[in-house]
Amino acid sequence: MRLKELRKKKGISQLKLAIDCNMNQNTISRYETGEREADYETLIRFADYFDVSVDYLLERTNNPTFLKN
Amino acid sequence: MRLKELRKKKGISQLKLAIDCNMNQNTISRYETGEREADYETLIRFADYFDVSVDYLLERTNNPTFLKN
DNA sequence: TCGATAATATCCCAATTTGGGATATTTTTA
DNA sequence: TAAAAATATCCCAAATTGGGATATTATCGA
Repeated sequence: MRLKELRKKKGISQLKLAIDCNMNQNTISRYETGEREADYETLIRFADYFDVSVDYLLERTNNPTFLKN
Repeated sequence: MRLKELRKKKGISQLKLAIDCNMNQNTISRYETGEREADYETLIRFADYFDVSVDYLLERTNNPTFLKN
């Protein structure tokens, strides 16, 4: 997940992101290190929060068929 | 997940999809009914298999910022 | 229409994964 | 360089997972 990159770009801490998205800081940390996967609801919440596509969030933008749908 | 719709359009059974994607038929059934969520690896495997974006798979195409990234 | 077969859904369960509180570690700042 | 902020890790109970087995439903040919 491109979570850390997006968060840094936005210039906020894990704690602020956690509060904004209604979850725990350590949970954010785990998503960023790839230790755990967020469920779909959370995934989409992040995409909305950073105003990016889920494909981008999942580092899938280089997929040749990305723009098909 | 738009799994059932994509599978139907392709004209294949849950069993064939399961075999092609190396998993169990009942697992497919659960994803289709929304009872359970596939992990990211599986999600992306489906997207590749059906040649669609993950956003589309997650029924997120109508999101206004979909094409931002 | 009915019986056979294919397709899909559900039950059960052990194993894995989850998130949160607490805390340790690392980084930043004054 | 001490204090504070930021991030990572430990522990654990609870939730979620996938698979085997099987039940239910749909489809089709005789």
